[in-house]
Amino acid sequence: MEQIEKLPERHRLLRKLESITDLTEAERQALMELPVHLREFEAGHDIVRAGDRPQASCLILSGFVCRYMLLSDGRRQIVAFHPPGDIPDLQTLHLKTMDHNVGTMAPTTAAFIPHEHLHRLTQQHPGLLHAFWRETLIDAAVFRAWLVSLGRKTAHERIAHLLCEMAMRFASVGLAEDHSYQMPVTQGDIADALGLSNVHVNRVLQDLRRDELIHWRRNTITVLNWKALEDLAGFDPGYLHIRPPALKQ
Amino acid sequence: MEQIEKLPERHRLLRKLESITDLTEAERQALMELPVHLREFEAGHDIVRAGDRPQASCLILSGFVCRYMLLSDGRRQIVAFHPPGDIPDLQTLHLKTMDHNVGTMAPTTAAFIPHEHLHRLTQQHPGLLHAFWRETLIDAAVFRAWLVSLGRKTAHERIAHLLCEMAMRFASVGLAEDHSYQMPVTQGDIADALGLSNVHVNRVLQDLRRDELIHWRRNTITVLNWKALEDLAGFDPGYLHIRPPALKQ
DNA sequence: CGCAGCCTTGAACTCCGTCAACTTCCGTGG
DNA sequence: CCACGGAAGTTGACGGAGTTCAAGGCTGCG
Repeated sequence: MEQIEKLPERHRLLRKLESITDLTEAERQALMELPVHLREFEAGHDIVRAGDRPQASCLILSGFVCRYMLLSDGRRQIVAFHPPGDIPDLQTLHLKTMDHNVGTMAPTTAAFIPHEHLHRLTQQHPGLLHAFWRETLIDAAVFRAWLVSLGRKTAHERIAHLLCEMAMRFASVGLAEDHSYQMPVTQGDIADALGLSNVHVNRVLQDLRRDELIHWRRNTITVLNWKALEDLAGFDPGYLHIRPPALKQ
Repeated sequence: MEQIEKLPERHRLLRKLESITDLTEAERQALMELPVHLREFEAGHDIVRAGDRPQASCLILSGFVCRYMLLSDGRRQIVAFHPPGDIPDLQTLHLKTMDHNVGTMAPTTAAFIPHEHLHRLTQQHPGLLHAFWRETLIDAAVFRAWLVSLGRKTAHERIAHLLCEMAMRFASVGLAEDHSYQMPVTQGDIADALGLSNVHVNRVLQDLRRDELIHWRRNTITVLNWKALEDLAGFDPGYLHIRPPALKQ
């Protein structure tokens, strides 16, 4: 099921970019005129694989994806989660060969934007070039925050930090209400993201629920006590470089 | 001790950029004409601190620096090492506020390049803009590789991986010979980079020396058995995106 | 209503951390 | 040239956060 058309649900991409940068009206217009290939994927499908040399980058319109790497013996490390509005393989604009995989964690709609169009767009609108560059830099800032988690934080702190981060990122694109958001991941996925075992993730989550820091039912996560969770995590949202107006709505 | 002049030792920056991208003669020329502020630092000095909003980025000419973050209780996580030729805070071009520190691990000479000059340079030479963007993307690829290490690798694998990575990166700028390079770090620094304790790093290094995988004397690291170290680490240099010619010399 | 994937629980184990002492190394100054 | 001091490397004993293994329970979907 593939079609070529203009960006639908454009508000999500605009919202994402406007949460991290300023856009002019001309830039908004140009983004909306982008021709894209729309594709739908089931949960558990690899959109891009390590070793691929994609000619297009994929904008997530709905659903949820992760980026992950596999070791030869099957160990898996998830290195990033991406809510709608993100472009998880934007880097392929300048790093031609993928060194990791992008996989869906839920039914997902993606808009593939050919690199040639992105290059033309950024030539005509230097502001957008800086916005995209900035997005890849924030990506890297998130990696650094995860490194601190995996390297120097306890299991409780790591999980609390991930839940805080995802709350902020969902909120910045308008997908969270009352500290509640939909994140379709299993406890095993959390374990592979945070360098833990699924058994231990389970036990820590029970602690967090018992202490009434969070509520987790199906895919819906609700932060019940933001202050306590933030303190536990040592969470400081500065690294996300989200502009304040994006969070007030 | 501060002076304004053109880039000295320019071959190191050029070498770095040419190890990851193609440059035209005009671009080489423009890089050599860049006006910079030269500064020297002792070991253990912070060049940039979290919260700073620098107006210039620093190119490392000689010495060795790391990027690190501190938790409120003193725990430290080193998130990157940078040999000469690197620009550790290149990201401040588009992320104005630093979310981590850049500190020297040895006496270091840095060339500060004002952002306004970098912006002018990249306007006149789009090839250089792509080269710099590409450098920040490779930076992020290294973060991902570290995430896999910290999340899913044993202490032996982590240390082996770091030694392989640094060997490649020193070699790519001409600072390694016969799998031997100078890296001025303590075992405690390695521990803070890999999420281990200094005691455990010490024991693992003893294993690696006993098995004759490496030799480490003062600051000089020599890889004695590259194949074995690479296998132990699960090291695949693809993520560094170094162009093959850069490694043959 | 049955199955498959996920969650949950318990018990045993281990890798790695912590603590504390000791040694080696090297730069400095007498 | 040697004595000194501090930082880094080394060692052993002990403890704990988190893993592994294995079994059982839940739940949502076909």
